[in-house]
Amino acid sequence: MKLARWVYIEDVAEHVGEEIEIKGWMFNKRSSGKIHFLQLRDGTGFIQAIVEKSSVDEETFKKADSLRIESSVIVQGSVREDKRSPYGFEMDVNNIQVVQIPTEDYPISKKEHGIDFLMTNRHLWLRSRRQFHILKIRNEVIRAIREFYHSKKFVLIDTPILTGAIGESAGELFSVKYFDLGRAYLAQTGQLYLEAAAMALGKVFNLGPTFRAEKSKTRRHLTEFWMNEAEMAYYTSDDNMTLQEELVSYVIQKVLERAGEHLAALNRDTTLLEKIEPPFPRISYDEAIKLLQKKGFDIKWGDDIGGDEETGISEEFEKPVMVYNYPRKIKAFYMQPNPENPEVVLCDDMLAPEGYGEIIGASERIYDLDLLIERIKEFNLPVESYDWYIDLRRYGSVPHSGFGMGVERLVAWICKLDHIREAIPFARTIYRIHP
RNA sequence: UCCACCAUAGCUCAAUCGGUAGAGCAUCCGGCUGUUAACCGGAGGGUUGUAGGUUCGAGUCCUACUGGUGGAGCCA
Repeated sequence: MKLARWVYIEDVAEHVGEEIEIKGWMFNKRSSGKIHFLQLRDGTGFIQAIVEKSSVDEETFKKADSLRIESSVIVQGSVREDKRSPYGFEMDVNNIQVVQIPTEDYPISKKEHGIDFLMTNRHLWLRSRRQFHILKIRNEVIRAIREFYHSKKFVLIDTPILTGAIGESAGELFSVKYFDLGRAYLAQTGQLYLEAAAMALGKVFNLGPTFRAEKSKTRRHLTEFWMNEAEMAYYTSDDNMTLQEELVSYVIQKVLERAGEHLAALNRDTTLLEKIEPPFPRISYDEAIKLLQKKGFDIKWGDDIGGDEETGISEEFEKPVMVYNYPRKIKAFYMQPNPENPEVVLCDDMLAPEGYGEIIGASERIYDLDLLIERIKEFNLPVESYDWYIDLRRYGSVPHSGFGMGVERLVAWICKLDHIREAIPFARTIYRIHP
């Protein structure tokens, strides 16, 4: 093959009329005897390449004819604008280099598949158009999260994945053998470590995988998911909520700006997303209970707010809503009591609109040494395994707040997915760890 | 852990009251120079998840098991 410049599909608009080369895969082919329409992708986009019998040599036309779905190919040709193409551009092929032609049928067909089959073939399903767009959006979501913190002068603290002590409560943990030290556990939160780091660096955040061995089987749960946590010294619960709404607004705006074409490809109606900017509505737990009772839910003060109730609250608002100050009995041990009513703690859950439920869990943390120890005992947790965490309250303890945001839940909402397993490249669910 | 549902061709599904297994896509062969999940004609493709039971007869009814899906609880 003669020399031609390698161009990625996303850049073809800058090379109209030029002789270029695309290196990629053929995901579909339509053929009419004397003309082949090769549907190509290269990881950056999609384009149709035309092979006309009258304008290529016989060997090239034969090669095009022999290509099967998911053949890998390098094609040379000239690019032109064409309104008949859904992508706006087409390539007129004059040369084809076959890299590989599969000898077996490609498992993912053009027709519909069941979720079991698709998850079993996740390594191939990733190549599909819809998954391409979702993963591009996830990429922009994570990029925006990092940008947001850096713009606010937060410091990235990578919290450990292998931990000795248990995390926040007696939740189910994955355990692994750890040399002569017994069992280690996969982190279900980095919060305690971020609290330590916040006393050193003021405002800190992490972004990484988190593990929960809970046998949850719902569209909102994974056993391994990505969480972004932040912890800020001297922040009150109100400061905390303000930061959360700024973060979520920033991410949404950046995704609209940089991944609008991918949202469009998913047929995502973005009119509600475009309205996401601070401030978000905030209602107290007390108000939430009254609202739910008025809407006919069988719920009383002191009950936790479940999935249906979350939807009941969030459908009253167009933006995410923050429900704050829950009864202390249904929340974690480390949450700071409300000085005006000690039966309630200073915390908030952010509920995404459109039925997506909780995306952030947040609270102000207890900073008084004696109160923290009292609460650990009250929750029947082993005081000795919280030794270093308690130590933080011995030396220059200050009020501080933080939160955790579920990346897949955020992506699922932004993309309007039915299930968060599509929001992560390789989902881990209770009955699935392969591929 | 609990509740519900599903399992038939490579894939997605159909099969009336229990009566001898069917379609689309995919594959192979042929046709077609503007197809958009291309289309048209032809062909091959089945131990109906596994084990047992009821029945003259089971894809269909019963039991157990296996795998999966959705939900509850818990959470992000």
